Amino acid sequence: MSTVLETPKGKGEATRERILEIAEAAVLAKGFGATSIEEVIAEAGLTKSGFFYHFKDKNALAREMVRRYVATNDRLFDEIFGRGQQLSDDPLQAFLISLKLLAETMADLPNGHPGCLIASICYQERLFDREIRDLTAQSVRDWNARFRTILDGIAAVHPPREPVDLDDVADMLSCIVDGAIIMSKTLNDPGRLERQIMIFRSCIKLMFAPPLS
Amino acid sequence: MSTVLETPKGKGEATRERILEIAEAAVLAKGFGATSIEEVIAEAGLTKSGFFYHFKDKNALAREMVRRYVATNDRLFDEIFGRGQQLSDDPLQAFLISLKLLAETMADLPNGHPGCLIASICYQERLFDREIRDLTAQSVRDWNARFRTILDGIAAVHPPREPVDLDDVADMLSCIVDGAIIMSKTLNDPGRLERQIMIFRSCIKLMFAPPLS
DNA sequence: GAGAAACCGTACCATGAGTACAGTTTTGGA
DNA sequence: TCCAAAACTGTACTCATGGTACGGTTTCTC
Repeated sequence: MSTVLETPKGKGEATRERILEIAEAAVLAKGFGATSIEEVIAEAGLTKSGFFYHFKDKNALAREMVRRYVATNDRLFDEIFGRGQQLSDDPLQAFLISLKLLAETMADLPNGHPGCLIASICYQERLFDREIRDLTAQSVRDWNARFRTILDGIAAVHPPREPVDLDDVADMLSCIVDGAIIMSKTLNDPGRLERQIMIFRSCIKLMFAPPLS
Repeated sequence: MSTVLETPKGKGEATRERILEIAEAAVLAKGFGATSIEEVIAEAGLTKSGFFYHFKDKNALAREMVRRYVATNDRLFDEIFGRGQQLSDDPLQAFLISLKLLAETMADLPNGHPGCLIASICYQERLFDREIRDLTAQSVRDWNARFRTILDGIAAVHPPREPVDLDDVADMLSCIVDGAIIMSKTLNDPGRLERQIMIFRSCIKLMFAPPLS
């Protein structure tokens, strides 16, 4: 936090990070329940004892995975929506720019989006304790609130053409992204995520942009 | 097929159906990997031998679950979008009516939408064989094509205000629904699914309906 | 009443989560 | 340089679950 680079951590921290990264990839491909600790430690190159030195149990692993995922996503959103605000003073234009940036970022992922951890957990809710479910719920609420704030700024300048609930429009972005990730993965067509974000962008234009001519 | 009622099946068929129903609920709550055959047979009231008499292995169970899920969904869509066409000759109005019906149907589910089996499988792809993944992919393609056909009919009468790719708009519905199901479940707020379908409906209106006045 | 369909019972194997605990290496700081 | 804490390794269990094998029993249907 105090330096631009990551604060230097001990060797253990690096191992933890490696475990979390491997585990996340496995969970997104097979689900938490079907991800064995054995395969994670095999890929990470350490023993079962080593794993349990870092994580009390599988649930502790899940908790840290979610924290990591949420933090990474928060940083990405900070960057993308901050950049949009830098590039235009008009809140609508800024948002449209950010959405384009988001679409490009998703399109640039080498093998397509690996998946949304929150969605993965949602479809295995019974496997997790209350703390983890609260964590996922709160992160979704935070993201929705972030988008809602942006929309408030837009609506103040550009009154919507049709009466729409801004909370619902804010929710819509997360829904589109999560749904498009699923469609991309199911159809094995990574491009669909980018296109869905762009079509959402068109909807925003239709809602707030003044009609041409 | 030949009669209005389900063709009468043997007793075994009823058991199969019961197993599939219980298994589907369990899979949507905990994921396929974490759903044990033991708990399914316990709830169904039969033994492990009985289970394996009906299904070769867990993958065969998954295959039949998907078939069942897709068939049920197809029937629902047939009904809802057929009903819309009955109620208006204008393709746009018919679609808007159908979307309203869809939203109401989702709102009427007693404990909220139980979850999308295709999404659940998508987040555990490695657990399933090619046949199952092909099945889920094909069903998504079919649904998208269905919506695309409807949109073609609309665009022929009501040219879109803004250039939009109709394939993307068609995809959008599935994405919204899948994403909204996840949000509903994660936030434990079933109402969000209905509202997202209605906001999608607003977007359709904005795209195709002529501006008022 | 015979044969097929729809099961039950039992025994068994392999895998993976998780526990326990003692021992070993590595690392950073006084 | 040495010492203590951190970061592991190794072994040896328990328990639950998926899955196999196979023979026996009930129940339905023609």
